[in-house]
Amino acid sequence: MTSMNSLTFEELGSAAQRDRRKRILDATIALASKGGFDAVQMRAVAERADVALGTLYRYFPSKIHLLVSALAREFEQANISLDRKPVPGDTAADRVIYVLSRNTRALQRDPNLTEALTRAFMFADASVANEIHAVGMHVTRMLMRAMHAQDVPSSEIEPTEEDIAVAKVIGDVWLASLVQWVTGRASAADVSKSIDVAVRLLLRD
Amino acid sequence: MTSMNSLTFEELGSAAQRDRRKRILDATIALASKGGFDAVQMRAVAERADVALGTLYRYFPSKIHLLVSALAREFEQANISLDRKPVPGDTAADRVIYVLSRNTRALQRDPNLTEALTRAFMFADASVANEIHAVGMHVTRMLMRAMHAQDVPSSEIEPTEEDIAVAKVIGDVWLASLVQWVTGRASAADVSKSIDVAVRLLLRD
DNA sequence: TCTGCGAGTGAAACGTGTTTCGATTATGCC
DNA sequence: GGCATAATCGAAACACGTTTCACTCGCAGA
Repeated sequence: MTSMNSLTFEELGSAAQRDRRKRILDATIALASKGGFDAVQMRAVAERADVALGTLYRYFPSKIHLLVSALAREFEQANISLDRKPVPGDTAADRVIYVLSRNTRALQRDPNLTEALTRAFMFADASVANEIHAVGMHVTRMLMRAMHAQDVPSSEIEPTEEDIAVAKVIGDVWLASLVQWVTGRASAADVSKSIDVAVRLLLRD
Repeated sequence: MTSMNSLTFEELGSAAQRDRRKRILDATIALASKGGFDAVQMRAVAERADVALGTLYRYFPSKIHLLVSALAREFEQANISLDRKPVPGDTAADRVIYVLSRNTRALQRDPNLTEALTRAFMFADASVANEIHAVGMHVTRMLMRAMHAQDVPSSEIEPTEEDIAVAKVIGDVWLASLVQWVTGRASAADVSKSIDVAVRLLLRD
């Protein structure tokens, strides 16, 4: 529709285009992982992805769109890997904490990447609504999966209003503590603790 | 100490310098109020404050430092105005909600300004730690004041570990919902509701 | 096969945050 | 008052996100 949205994998016609998109996101992740937000320079991404600068901007209309799209892809992959086996834990709270802890540890293993993606997400304005929404969907889906019994196929879950509200708040708390961890205002332990507190308050059975 | 911190009001020697600092922050607020984050352009701030660009950078080492310092001053003023009379409300939760609602309404009255200050706060990295800490102190102090009985002079409040933790979480939730409001992902009503839920969960008597 | 067109290219240009530096002015000290 | 030092000024330069544009290329349809 408008030229203001990132091109998604689905709406890309040819295999060559999908490959370009993949190369761009790969380059983004690689540069972010090496030097954080500042190291993701549009010229560098274009060069590394072997694509002209103008093309990069055709696929992703800004650096923020690019990074938030990269974040969405990361969460998508995390979801896929999570789908492979049931989430361990006896209660919804246990399972949610398991899933969030697992993801938090993964993020903390690559601080530069996490810094880049988190700051982009926080800095995004209304023009990035679609990409942000995609990220939110992945997080919500992940939490839904954890909140429900392990044996329900994820395609059959139909979350209640309440479920979604709770997932939203938990996602907010998770993100807020990640932001603080990224900026050195909170330790890894603080992040775990925030999540623990929030989940137990919101998901008491 | 390092050249990487904003010059605070206190460490400025002469009246002329304090006046320059004030002019700079005034110009920042005015421009932000008119056009949001993007309208706060360093050259424009310098010109409006009648100060050279280099001087502006001597007082505030980056646009983010500048905006977060402006945010700190706003909260400081809110605190002062709040100190003038006791906070109404019978329970801690009521008083906290009163204070936050009052501030939220004030912020929502000037969306551009709020957008500028909020986004700067969220985008800030570790180098802005001092300024961010100042903001946190003001918010914490405001909440402390509300959580304790109305007649205790604020200078005599000595908050417990627990109090501080709770205030921190409430502050996080408040900020997170403001961010979403600023980016159009949540309505004013959503903001009120988030605060309401968080406060009642965390401050049940 | 030819042709027209949209995608991609390469390079330059622009805007704004940030840095730099020599000249000028203010300030504190004798 | 005269001087040393620091603060401020003015203006240019630099860095990186973003835009623009003339050009090329590959391919779908005639």
